[in-house]
Amino acid sequence: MNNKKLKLTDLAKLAGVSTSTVSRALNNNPLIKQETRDKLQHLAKQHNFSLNTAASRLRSQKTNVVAVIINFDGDTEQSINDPFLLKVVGEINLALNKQGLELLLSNSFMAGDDWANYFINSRRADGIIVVGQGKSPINIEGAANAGVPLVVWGDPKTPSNYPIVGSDNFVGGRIATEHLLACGAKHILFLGDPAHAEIAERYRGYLAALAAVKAPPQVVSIDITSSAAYLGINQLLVEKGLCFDGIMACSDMVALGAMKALKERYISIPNDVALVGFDDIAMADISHPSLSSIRQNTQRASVLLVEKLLAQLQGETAQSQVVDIELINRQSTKR
Amino acid sequence: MNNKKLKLTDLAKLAGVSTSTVSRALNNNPLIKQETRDKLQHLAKQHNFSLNTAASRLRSQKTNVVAVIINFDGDTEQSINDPFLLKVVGEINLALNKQGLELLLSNSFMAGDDWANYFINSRRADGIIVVGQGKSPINIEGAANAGVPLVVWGDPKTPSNYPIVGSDNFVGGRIATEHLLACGAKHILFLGDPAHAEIAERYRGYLAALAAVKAPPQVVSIDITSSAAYLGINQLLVEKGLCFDGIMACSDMVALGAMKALKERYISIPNDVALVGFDDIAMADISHPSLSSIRQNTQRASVLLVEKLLAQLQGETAQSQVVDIELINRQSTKR
DNA sequence: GAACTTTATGCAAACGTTTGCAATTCATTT
DNA sequence: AAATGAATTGCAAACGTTTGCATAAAGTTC
Repeated sequence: MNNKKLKLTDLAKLAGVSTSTVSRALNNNPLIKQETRDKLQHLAKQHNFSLNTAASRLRSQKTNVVAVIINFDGDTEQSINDPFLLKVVGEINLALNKQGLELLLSNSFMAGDDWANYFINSRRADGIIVVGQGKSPINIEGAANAGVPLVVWGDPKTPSNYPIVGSDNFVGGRIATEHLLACGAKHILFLGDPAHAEIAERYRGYLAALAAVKAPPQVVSIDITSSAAYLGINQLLVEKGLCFDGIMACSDMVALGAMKALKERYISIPNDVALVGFDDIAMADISHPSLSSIRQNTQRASVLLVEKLLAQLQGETAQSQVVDIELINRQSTKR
Repeated sequence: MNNKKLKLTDLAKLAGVSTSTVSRALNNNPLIKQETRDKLQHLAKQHNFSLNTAASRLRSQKTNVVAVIINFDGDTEQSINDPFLLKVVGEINLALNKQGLELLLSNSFMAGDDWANYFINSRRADGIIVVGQGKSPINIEGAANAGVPLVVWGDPKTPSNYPIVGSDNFVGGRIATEHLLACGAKHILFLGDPAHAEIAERYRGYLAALAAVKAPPQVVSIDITSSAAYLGINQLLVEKGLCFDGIMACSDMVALGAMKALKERYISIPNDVALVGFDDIAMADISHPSLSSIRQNTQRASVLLVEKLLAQLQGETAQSQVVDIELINRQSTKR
């Protein structure tokens, strides 16, 4: 940081070559002789040179930036504090970085409704990753129809003209429920909000598992937060008493909220009520009793999301894809 | 999205004015008559126009982007999964958006060591917000010395030539410990890693509170993760038995890990051991027993961080600032 | 009504890269 | 030795804004 910001021209003068050569050398363009490339790259490093990305983006029409939109529903309390969504963002960040892409973090407040315009036409980013389908796909569809490179974390089985990557929620819901049945549970509650695409699939899996053994379903529809779960279970217990012996929760946070309500009433987990969550967040392992859960492979999903976005950036098309899930068996279902 | 991307020139032609007028009108420049401004802004909206930010940034030398760096220590497991750090990022995002700034999410892997170069010289961002001081301030100091607009979430009492915003960790540690003493605890453990700046302050507060009543301190130094806490407490119990009746944990995650170890051994919380955490993450309220904690006002801190960054962007200087904390009294300390 | 402000708009030159094409050098073939 | 082709490098025109300065129009003062 001696005096002035170096530009490509300055570097060229220093090396006695043209700016085009320097530009190509720094971009590792094979047009330039390897020897020259090495020399110039070394010179750049030595002088602590860095490209002006604004100029580069203007000229090349590429930003190497991906916008990540956390797509909350307006009317839910599921928020920026949701550990699972944030974990997904973290993994996406890593996956993007590995491809040399940067992450512009955004939310619906900033981006408004016309994502194509705000991010792509304005050259803020080359593509969009949406985390969460929300209840209404209108913004996503709008962007996709405008031809924006776009991928979504959500339920891959949702019909769409854009690729969705996500877990096999149906199977997740089914094996979670089967696991509860195997633990001897007869009356298994579904705790969550089937209005969400992903949760709807988990619910379908739950129903399928119950139907196979002709067990009765019972759904407690709540906002997908731990406090709503706590209140919901409390209320159910007050009104109907302990009318269930298993809970399939649509997320770990929800499961933990339910767990608190049960523990406060000295209902034993897993003896009186067995409990399975979804997501396998860090707290699942730390809670006491530890919480059985369906682990979503966020790392693999993030890599896939980025791959599919990259494919679209190169003009190819990409399909929705299901990522395998896994039951993590812990104390909350040990009998 | 009928055919081609509109540029400022096109819009000017459409309106029968010069591009300079359109540019100024869209930027709400008072040089332009209000009436003209309204007309042009309306026209822009109608035609779904959006500025090319690359061109704009190149010409104006401003990006309206702030880089947020999550500053992990290389050797700790405290990671992108840490709910508290992510909560801070979320709050910063909100605070930035409110000022019309965008958030470029980054980590040390992408940014390398020379932050000034990577973010500022390259015109990726106008300023930097660092979340977490890490154990070594070398990267931060390098950037600050290079004259980069920079603010840090961390311990405000650390001497520095850049503004640090954070909680009053000393007071937090002190009142947490005093609260444990008031609960009747005689042998209070400090659980955490005093090598961290923030935690060191909490530790000092802990020592001060104990010194005031001539109680003996005892520190269990662990990596600040829930699993390290679990293992640490387990090991201590195996080796020395229940040699304490209170724990001041350096974070909620750590406290929850410790809680699990205690519960597994049927050590009653709060009767045998009282427990206070730090951060007041969502789980503190949901755990059973619920966890008393020191709440950090992340929202206020985020607003301050952004304000101080903005001040620097306008050439002013800004000072470190302490944000008040608050004890949240829950079951883990009720006797 | 001339001289002078004030207000509103336009002209044209940047900002710092990338890239198609032309030009040069060098090695290879006839 | 000339001709051809391949490998390197340079020239100069973009990319789409913003902004200092000049100009034009309108309002004010004497």
